[in-house]
Amino acid sequence: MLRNDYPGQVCSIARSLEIVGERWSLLIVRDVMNGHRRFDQLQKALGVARNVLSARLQRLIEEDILERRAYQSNPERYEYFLTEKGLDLWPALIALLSWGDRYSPGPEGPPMLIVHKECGGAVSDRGICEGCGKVLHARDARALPGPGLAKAA
Amino acid sequence: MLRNDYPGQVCSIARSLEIVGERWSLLIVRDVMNGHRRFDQLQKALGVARNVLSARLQRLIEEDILERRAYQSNPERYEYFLTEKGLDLWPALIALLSWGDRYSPGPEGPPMLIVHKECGGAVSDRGICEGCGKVLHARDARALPGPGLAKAA
DNA sequence: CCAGTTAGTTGCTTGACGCAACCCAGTGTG
DNA sequence: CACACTGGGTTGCGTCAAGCAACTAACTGG
Repeated sequence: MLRNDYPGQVCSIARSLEIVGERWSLLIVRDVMNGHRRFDQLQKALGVARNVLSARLQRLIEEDILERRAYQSNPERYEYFLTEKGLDLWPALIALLSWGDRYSPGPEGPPMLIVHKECGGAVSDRGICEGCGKVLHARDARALPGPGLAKAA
Repeated sequence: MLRNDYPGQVCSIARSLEIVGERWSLLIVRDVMNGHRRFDQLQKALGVARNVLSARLQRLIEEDILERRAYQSNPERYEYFLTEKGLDLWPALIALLSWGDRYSPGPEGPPMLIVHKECGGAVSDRGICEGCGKVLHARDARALPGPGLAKAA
């Protein structure tokens, strides 16, 4: 995948990509947003190599995008949560998701639907509720399986 | 960077990343959006290896994100332009740029400012004009050098 | 006591990327 | 005319990251 630096680039897009542009990073963030919190859960959901997952989680923690909390001791086991900084990646994920839905739709339609928790309205590519018009944030929205997920049923 | 497939992922985010998640791809799109149109221009601006740039441009053309137009013949020379599909990546770029500005600001502030062409208002992380409130698209906005670019002067 | 779960780490192999050199067609310079 | 330069690549080589499988370690359940 990606090396994580773009030397000579003075640009916030490049800086963002240095952090979350590595292969798997954004998908890990997406899955943690959708409630996957544990190592094996993420590994199975993503199909990523375990060493790579381990490296990415460490990097995301270093970058203050994820944090690790023990949910038991002896042996210590951890869960991964998004920080505010991590949650703020939501608009970028929504933009990529909308773009993918628009230009690479599966035959059955989009695999995931994002809806506003409060009013159930669909969420636009800008992360705005098409029902009530509010500008949403990560915690205001929920992902539901869409029609494109039928074959996995 | 990234291999360009995420096997087993049924998700529009993953599908988008298969296309534009490769190292350099989004930065190429960004630069073409900012008016870099020719091979050498892109190569110098990005500092990417020429063979990699060549491969990325081909891939982006295959994916109908860029198109190549001859601007002279004998010898044939080409310029690269964004298609509608490519221009529609703008919200994703803006989201990443805003996130980068918020969390990895340079000491001098953001290196690039995005403004609404029509009214000069700043553009929010959702690609909305903070001056007039309109939901913007790629062609409605312009990038200006920001305070963080001072040292390059 | 053995199998299973969770959360990794280690080692090996493959393949993508970075770098430098080369190629080719035309253009400009002395 | 010779030579260098420009634009747009391609080729070859070395390195580093990713994929895969095996191993470790601490505990749990039967």
